[in-house]
Amino acid sequence: MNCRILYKKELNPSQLEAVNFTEGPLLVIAGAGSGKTRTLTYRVARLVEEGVLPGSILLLTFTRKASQEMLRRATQLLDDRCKGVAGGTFHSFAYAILRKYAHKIGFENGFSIIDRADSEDLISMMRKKMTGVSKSGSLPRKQTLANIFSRAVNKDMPVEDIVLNDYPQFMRHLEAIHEMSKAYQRQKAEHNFMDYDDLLIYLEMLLKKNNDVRDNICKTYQFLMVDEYQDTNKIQAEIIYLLAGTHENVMVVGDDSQSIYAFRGANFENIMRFSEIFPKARTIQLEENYRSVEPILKLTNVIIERATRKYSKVLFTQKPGGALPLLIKAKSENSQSRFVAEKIQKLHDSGVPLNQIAVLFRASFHSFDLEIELAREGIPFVKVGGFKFVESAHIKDVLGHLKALFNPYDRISWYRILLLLDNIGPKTALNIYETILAEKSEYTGFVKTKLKAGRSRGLDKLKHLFSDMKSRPMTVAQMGEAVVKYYLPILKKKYDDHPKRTRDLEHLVNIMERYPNLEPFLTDMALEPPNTSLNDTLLNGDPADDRLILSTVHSAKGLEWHTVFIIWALDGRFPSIHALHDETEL
DNA sequence: TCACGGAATATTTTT
DNA sequence: TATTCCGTGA
Repeated sequence: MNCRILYKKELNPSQLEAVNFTEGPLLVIAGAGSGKTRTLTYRVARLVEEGVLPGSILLLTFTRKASQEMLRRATQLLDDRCKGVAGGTFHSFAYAILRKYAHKIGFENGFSIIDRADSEDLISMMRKKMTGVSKSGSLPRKQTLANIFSRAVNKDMPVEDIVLNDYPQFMRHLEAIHEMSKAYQRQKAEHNFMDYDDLLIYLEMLLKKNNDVRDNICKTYQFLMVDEYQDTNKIQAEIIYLLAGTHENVMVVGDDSQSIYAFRGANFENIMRFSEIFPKARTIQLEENYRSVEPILKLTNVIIERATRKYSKVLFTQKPGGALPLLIKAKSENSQSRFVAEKIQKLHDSGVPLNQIAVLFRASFHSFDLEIELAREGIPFVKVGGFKFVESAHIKDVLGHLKALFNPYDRISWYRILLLLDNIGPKTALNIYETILAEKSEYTGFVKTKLKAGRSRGLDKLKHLFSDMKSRPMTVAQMGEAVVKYYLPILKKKYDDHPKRTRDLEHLVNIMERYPNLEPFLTDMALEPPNTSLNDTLLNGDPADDRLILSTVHSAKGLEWHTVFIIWALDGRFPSIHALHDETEL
């Protein structure tokens, strides 16, 4: 075949082997920095170049960014045909399929996705109903409850076991927790809500129960590729197995040494057992590292060598020299912060851009003291891994209005936006919602609700907003503007830092310009929210934005910098106190 | 029933 | 840092 791309020249032998292996099951063990993305990209290009229909290639990743980036590079490599490749996250793929077929598994009226915050709010409502139970100490917080429920799903274990193993301090509430879990499931079913986990659960169910659907999908997607396979959970592995169907053209790429999401159900057994599930599988290892200098690789090899279960691999590099990693002992948290700040200042003075330096830590709050120190020294930084734009309260508030507008029976959103009003607390909010639900006349049910005299000023304004938005056709952005205009006084009262938050809201309205109507906008906000900060900054490579990177180690995976600091390298911090007592955790 | 303020709490993160 | 929770007083 006459290839436009010079695969032999641009890939090393192992990469080339993976790229050329286009039929049948393939497991690629890709060590850190070994050109995993490159391999996947070239393989996509290769398949397309061979004449495979782009639409029959399905590339599943964990973040939407990863898949976009790969398809973008493949397109650059070959041509626009690569744009036709089906790619996305497990969740967005599940959504696409379920939108088409959910009616086959009991969602006759469609469904809407609730994000983590929504699901926590819903759980919180269940929690409030349980207050009678809490005589012996308080129940877990809503966030903890959401964690427990989600973990149970992702690990495919009963809620009881999760509490027993991971949250023994809540054992005395076991019954209440179990009850709340069931209530939460019921609420979701009643409202046709799916949370993130449900997307996967129901996709699996659909594929299992409907052979015709499954056959159809398998016929459509003849070539599967899965990135970061070590971070898949049981459900995802099952989905892959079902999708691989009879053709078994499935390539999974991952690194057992980089499995860091066990806490949310990722099961590195998936990658260890791939060859059992697909006996014909070929295994290829990528061991040449293009990222790090030798002393660093030597250190990591020693660490990896000690793992009891692993694919044996030895990373090597052709980059000679390089300094040894340094271990610095600090007397106190603040002396650590001062040392790091000072070093960074020196590095910067010697010409290293700030955005080529990173400080990594195990948990977000570990950097609090350093942040203060950096601010004092006037070193600009971005922090990655904290809260995201779309999760912040003010954004959720605005979205809540739009959601209630889109779905008048959305209990979570009504509750949220009603609580924003003066003189309306949980009780009144629920009463109003019940009225709306009972009326069954969409938002007119809301307009009819009444409160005691003198208490309804806020409510009247909200009614006015809704009538206004319903009375005339509006673009998504116009609706956004209307809501923001209504919401600004509330924002100012609620937050001291409202100028910053107001800017966020403007940003949100800008995003809305891109959408023709509410539904895709709301779905995207749940499924593919805009990621601010780090990755954007790096990809755009905006040189004006020269800021130090602070990041959790988790958010740093796959990235690289000129110099990296790891703070709090101390038993109890890193590794975390929660891991110290448990060999597997460690 | 609601608002308010102070205390407690928090792994890690994606969807 | 940023929420969430809980007790108190109105």
